[in-house]
Amino acid sequence: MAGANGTKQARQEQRKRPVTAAQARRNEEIRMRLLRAAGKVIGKYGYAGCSIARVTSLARVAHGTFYLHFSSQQDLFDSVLPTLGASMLHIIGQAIHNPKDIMDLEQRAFMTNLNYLVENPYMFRVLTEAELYAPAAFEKHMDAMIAGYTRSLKRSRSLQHIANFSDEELETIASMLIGARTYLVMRYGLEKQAVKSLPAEKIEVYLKFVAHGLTNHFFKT
Amino acid sequence: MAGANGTKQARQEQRKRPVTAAQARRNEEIRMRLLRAAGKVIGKYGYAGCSIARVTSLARVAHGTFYLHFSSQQDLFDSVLPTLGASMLHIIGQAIHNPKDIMDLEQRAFMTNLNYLVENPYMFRVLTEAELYAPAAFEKHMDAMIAGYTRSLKRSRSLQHIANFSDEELETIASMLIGARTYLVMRYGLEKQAVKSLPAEKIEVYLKFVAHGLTNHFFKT
Amino acid sequence: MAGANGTKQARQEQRKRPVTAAQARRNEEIRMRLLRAAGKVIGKYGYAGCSIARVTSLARVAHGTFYLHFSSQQDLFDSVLPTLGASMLHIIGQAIHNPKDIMDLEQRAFMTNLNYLVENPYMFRVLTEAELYAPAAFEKHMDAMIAGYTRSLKRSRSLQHIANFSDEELETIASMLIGARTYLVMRYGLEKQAVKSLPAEKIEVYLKFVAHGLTNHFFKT
Amino acid sequence: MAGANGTKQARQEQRKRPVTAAQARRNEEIRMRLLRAAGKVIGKYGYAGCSIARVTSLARVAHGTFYLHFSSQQDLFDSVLPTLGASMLHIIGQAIHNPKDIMDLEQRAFMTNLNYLVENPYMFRVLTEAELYAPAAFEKHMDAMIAGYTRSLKRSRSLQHIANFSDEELETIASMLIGARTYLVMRYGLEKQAVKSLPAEKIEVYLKFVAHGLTNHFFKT
DNA sequence: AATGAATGAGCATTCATTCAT
DNA sequence: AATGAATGAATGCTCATTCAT
Repeated sequence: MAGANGTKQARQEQRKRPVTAAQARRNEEIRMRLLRAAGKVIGKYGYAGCSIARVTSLARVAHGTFYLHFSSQQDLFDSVLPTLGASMLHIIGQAIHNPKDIMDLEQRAFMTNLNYLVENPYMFRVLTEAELYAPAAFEKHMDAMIAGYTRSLKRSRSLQHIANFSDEELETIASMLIGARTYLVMRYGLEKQAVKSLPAEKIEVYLKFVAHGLTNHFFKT
Repeated sequence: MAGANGTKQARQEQRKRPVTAAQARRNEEIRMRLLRAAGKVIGKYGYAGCSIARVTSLARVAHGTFYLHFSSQQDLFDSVLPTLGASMLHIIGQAIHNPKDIMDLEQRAFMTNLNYLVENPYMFRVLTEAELYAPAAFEKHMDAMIAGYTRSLKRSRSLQHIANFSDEELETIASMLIGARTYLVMRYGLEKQAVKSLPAEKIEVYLKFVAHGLTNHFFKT
Repeated sequence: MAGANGTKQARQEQRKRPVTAAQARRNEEIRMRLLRAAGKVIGKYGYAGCSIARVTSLARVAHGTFYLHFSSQQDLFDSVLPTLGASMLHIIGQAIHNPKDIMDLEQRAFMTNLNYLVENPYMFRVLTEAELYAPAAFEKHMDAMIAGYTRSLKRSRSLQHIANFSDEELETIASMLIGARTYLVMRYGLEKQAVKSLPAEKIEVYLKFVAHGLTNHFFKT
Repeated sequence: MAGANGTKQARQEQRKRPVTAAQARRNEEIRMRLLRAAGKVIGKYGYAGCSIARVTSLARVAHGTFYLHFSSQQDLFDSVLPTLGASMLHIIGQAIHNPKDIMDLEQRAFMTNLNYLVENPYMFRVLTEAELYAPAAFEKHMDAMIAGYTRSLKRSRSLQHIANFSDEELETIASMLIGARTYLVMRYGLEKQAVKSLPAEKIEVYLKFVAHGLTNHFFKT
């Protein structure tokens, strides 16, 4: 750190109250421009290559302007995933209303998620690297994602679509399934760090496995 | 300094073979000290924070010594996972000889893997971040891991322990299961970036799910 | 740091135009301060000893500031001679207008050149080492110098002041004379790498030789 | 400097007296191998790129062995030119015995020098850069060269081949002519830092100019 | 004597952050 | 509020020199 004076806090406080509504709107717009630019830069160069200079250049604002909207690079990193991730969760949430049964739910959730990642190719990297560069945001995002997933599973359970698992067990399963899907994408769906969709047969295997597991005793009936 | 013409390589080119066995041993020892130090540093600060200065300082050698054993930082990054990962794979491979059945295999593999990560707490981060900082090594490691896993699954299939999946499907499932386990560890087994083991009930849920999947039709029989 | 992907250029790319004239002036001033400092450092330590740290320290700017004005050390090296050399050529060009005859021209050109080198004692080294450290700039400078010299010689030839040499021969002679003068300075005019002027009798010998050459057949008339 | 103990001198002394004649011969041979290797390296990379590693590698001795034969890199630099330059001077000296007249002398000296540089392509760079990297050796070499040249000129003068110049004037002229020739080579005879000979017409112009100078009064007779 | 491993000071370059305008 | 110039700590890498074997 360069200057040792404690004026940083003071400055941040100052800008909390824009004087007019127009100013507030402009503030919000620039902040979003910076966040979206950061998303793109992370998608291309990773968090490690997400320098302030690159972000401000892409967002078409001056280098110094950045610090009027974020207190530090870390502050930006901590803000990117919540902002960009919320819309992803929202879209997935919409897509899984009123499923026919559990497998219909699984398929729609997976496909929607996948499509979103294909259409927002930086998102996968923003998400996976966040574990490292914005751990708090990552955990929060995972919490939200798992919570939503768990809710869906509970609903399916109440409709008798799935076997008896306790609430806590369902949460555990949600984590596993998110991990399984992430690794499928990572292994079969990436091209140059960007998601390129996934071969249909991988999705079928996923669904088949999720439905029945590995063991074959049910074949014996 | 710049020098009028390229000055690189002169030293690397001529790296001579050590004359005595003692020297060769010492060479190897320092190389391993550097690799282990790098593992620890990555575990604590990530690849991005794995500066040569940190590694050499931890390994108790001079900064310049590093370049007698690695040609560059990337060379180190590319070497860490193969070196440290090979022993992990070896240990897991040993642990899964002659399983009673598929669930026995799964449990032993998972537990052994988990124990290894607990005992080498930096390994998890070395592995997950490698995707980004040492992609070739990561892919090779994943290939090896998935190949081994797939072999085990095939053996189980031939013993009638698991449902009929094609060879390629088994590979896909191996990827999924590794992902599922990784995310379980990430969510329930980490403390301050280091693996701290995993509650027993998580493992049970994992096994239960792997055995039967989600749907409950088999309960109806 | 290494970063997963190339991180260069981000800053250089976006170097914006200064907004006010005052800023532009300050920019230019610092650039010149750096160039002049570089000239002095090269004069004292040679290009090989012309580290960015030395230059910025002498120019009283921060180390990092250097890269706001030059893209690299080589960029600086390539800029020093053109900047400092242009003024030298300009001054010599001025000094040789309307000479009485060829020997008057020679004398004035030599003396002016010499005085410039005395007053800018680092210039000699900047020039001679450029052949090695900034070859393109050196060649361009030599081209300009030889071209100007050749022009003067042609003018003298058209005024019947000198013997019949072809255009190409005059260019060759220009090269020779620049070499002869450089070596005179190097041998009789240097003190601690800086030009300290030249004893008058050396200049007389130079002129006498240039006028008549070595052979004495003209004494026989 | 690293260690502050004053043992360097002691060590150097020690090796001054090899015990047997065979040892002395071997010492001398390795020293020459190092010097010749240094010449080649300088020819290719310049003094600045002449690292100890490169020299010892080319000379096929261990890195540390270097310091048994030279006290430092500077010591090597100071030794290269005297060693390699002496043979050049010797050969030129041989070539100019009993010239017909001054122009015959000039031509033979120039051609011999040129041929030597073509056949030992590293020599030119060793020589020109020495001014910078081994100033004492450079000055000594120039002294020797100029002295020899001056002696020749005096002999020509005594044979009435050249105009009346004083001894000191002849030395000055020797300097000039060496400079003129060097610049001719530099401009018209280099390819990739190595001397490739010189077009014949350049040599003719040189000789014509050396004979008569620039002015044309002798045409008027 | 000969070897080559070890040392650490030095270098060019990058970039988060601050600050004058 | 907005700008972009300025700062300086940190990084990867090189290499002359020393030293244990």
